[in-house]
Amino acid sequence: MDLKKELNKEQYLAATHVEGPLLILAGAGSGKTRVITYRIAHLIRNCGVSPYNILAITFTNKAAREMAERASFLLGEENLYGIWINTFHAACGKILRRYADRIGFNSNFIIYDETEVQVVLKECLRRLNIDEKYLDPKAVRKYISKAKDEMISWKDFTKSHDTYNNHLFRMVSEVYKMYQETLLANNAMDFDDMILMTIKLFKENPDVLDYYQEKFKFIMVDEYQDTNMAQYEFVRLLASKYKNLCVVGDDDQSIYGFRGADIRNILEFENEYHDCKVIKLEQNYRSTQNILDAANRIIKNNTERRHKRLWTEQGHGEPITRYEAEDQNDEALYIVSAIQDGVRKGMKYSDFTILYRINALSQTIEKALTRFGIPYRVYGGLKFFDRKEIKDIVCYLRVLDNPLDDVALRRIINVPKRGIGEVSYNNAYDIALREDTNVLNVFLNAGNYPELSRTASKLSSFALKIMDIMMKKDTMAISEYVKYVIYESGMIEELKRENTDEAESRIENLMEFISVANEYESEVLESPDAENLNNLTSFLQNIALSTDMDKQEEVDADTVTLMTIHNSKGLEFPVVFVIAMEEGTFPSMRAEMPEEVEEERRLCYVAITRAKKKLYLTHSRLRLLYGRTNYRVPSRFLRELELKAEKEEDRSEKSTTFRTGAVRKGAFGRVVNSVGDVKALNQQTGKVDTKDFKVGDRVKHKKFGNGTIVKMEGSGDKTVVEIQFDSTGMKRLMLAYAKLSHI
DNA sequence: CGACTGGCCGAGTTA
DNA sequence: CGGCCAGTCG
Repeated sequence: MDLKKELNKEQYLAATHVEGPLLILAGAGSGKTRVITYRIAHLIRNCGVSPYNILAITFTNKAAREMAERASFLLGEENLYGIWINTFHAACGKILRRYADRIGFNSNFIIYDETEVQVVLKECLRRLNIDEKYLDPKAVRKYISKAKDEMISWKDFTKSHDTYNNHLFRMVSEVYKMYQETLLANNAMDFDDMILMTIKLFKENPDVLDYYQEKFKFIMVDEYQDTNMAQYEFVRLLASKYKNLCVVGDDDQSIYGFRGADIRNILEFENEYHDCKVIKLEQNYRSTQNILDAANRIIKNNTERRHKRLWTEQGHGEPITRYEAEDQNDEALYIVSAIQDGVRKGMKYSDFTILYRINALSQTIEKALTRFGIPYRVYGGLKFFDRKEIKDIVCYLRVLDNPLDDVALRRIINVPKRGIGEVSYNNAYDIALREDTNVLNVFLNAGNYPELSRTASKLSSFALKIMDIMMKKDTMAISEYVKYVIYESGMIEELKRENTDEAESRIENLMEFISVANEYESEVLESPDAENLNNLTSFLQNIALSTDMDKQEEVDADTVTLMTIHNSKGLEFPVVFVIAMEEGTFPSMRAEMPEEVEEERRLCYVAITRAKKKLYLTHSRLRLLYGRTNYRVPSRFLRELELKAEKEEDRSEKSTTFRTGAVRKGAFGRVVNSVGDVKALNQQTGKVDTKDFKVGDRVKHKKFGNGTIVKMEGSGDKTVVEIQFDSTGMKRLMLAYAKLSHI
């Protein structure tokens, strides 16, 4: 391992910085992970630091796994034994598991996902007699989430808002309080709590904090720009003693503001740690100069950032292609043709990736890829762990691990169908609250309660069944037990009886879940991390913190990849298509404030910098989305990139495959409909002024300047036009009064 | 109790 | 256009 030879000057300086705070501003593709892993190797091999004293934190399991793999490639796995390379949540989970009792939890606490959080919130609203129509559970969730990101407890929430005079805040704070009490009673936490509870643990137990400060003498945090206040505080507490804190990040790639990431954490790192060293990594090893130029050009439109300029020693490479499609089908066909073209020239399907701002956009592309027999894989759409049958089996395991887990119990109570419903459950739940016991216990003794008499025998036999399966818990390995539960629960039998394709695929998924358990077992056995446990509790926690992105993919799969831009962060691909570069989608219409638009721009920057060799940006004049076809205005980002649209080039030369009548008809079918609608509308009105304008027209307004008509509603004098103005954005105007003129 | 249906509303990114 | 929920009927 020759650091000088294998790293550039800045990378070398960063990797060999040992003591004191260090901020690495790592541009996209600048070898960030390389620096971190070399730094780990340097600490251990050249500085005599024990792996036991190192904590490396990432945001995703995938990043953690990659870092661990690369570090063990440098050092050998045996020399990493005891190191913590984990996500924030996994690291906190491990700490909490050990000291759960100090903060009133049991060590087999469970982590609720968003769906379960919703269930609990609805339950709270019900118990507080608040109508869901009056206070939307989703809105409450937003308030609570935001509060937690900022480390505001329900007590603080009550103090920080005027809950005496503001009815809304009073209600939210009551729900927040009951929500936390319910979580505690169920021995459960949500994602945010894992960080918050760890902070609480540290603050209330100096001995514990001191232990971990001593243990983690060297701390590294990846993707630091994505940290929220709570994560910042967690790191600050741990690092405050030795201050050997190395954070790596790129303010230009901060795209998680919506989940509380605070870009100030990285921008103000130097103020917090004033003796810190700052190193910028600007040399890019991923992309061509053309791609980097585009990235630099777009990001310089942001004001809240540290100056950085990516460069490469590679050549300029291929120019960036902007394609303006007629409609979404045309866009899809363009992409299909480019892929077919590339494959014909010897490229692999896996060289191509299609990125989009919103999941809904994958639909059309998927259809086109399917029609032309191009293999593809979608990341993030319907998630494995979100599938009904997977959630069911997970809930079974949760109840078996922790009989107090009422939320899980509620879910499996009627899986498979056994004639127990909402009413029985709610009755039992109320009894359990009244008698200060748990629901399963009430089930067991259902015969004693008159309000449960109707279903008493079903309830108690279900409870007995659960107890029965629970007895076997510690007698077999995880995967074996998972299999046992799947069959013993009766889920398989029920699905087999259904005898449909869908049931068939559900069974397959359950079998796949057994392999997940298998995989977990072998991972635990091989792990250099000494504190992993081979038990149900830790398996469940592992599952709770898993996403589809983490599932090990067959490496040889030669498929096109589809994913959201958010999911693509940290990855790279030879050829990238960024689709639907249109106002309202990208940037999102929800980004109204300047800082929100800046985040969208950073998202665009992330998308562009994923490409290694070739970048395509596509947009469409018309798009069918959410059931309606609308005229679309090219994204302002395209203007900022100063790219000229590729004209309807002679694609027939490129590919003859898709110039088929059927496809063309499909492409035009929807367009004709939409234009037809506008025409019909114009004919109805009979008014000259309405007829003069139609969707897609370029118009001039006295005050707002030039723009494009995007939508027209109503008729005659009441016609309302929506116009996307070039400089002032979207406006709704009454056509009769707008005094528009054609350009 | 639960399956089915019609209507309504929403439609963004995620560990 | 699709998912979810409430209401109805078996």
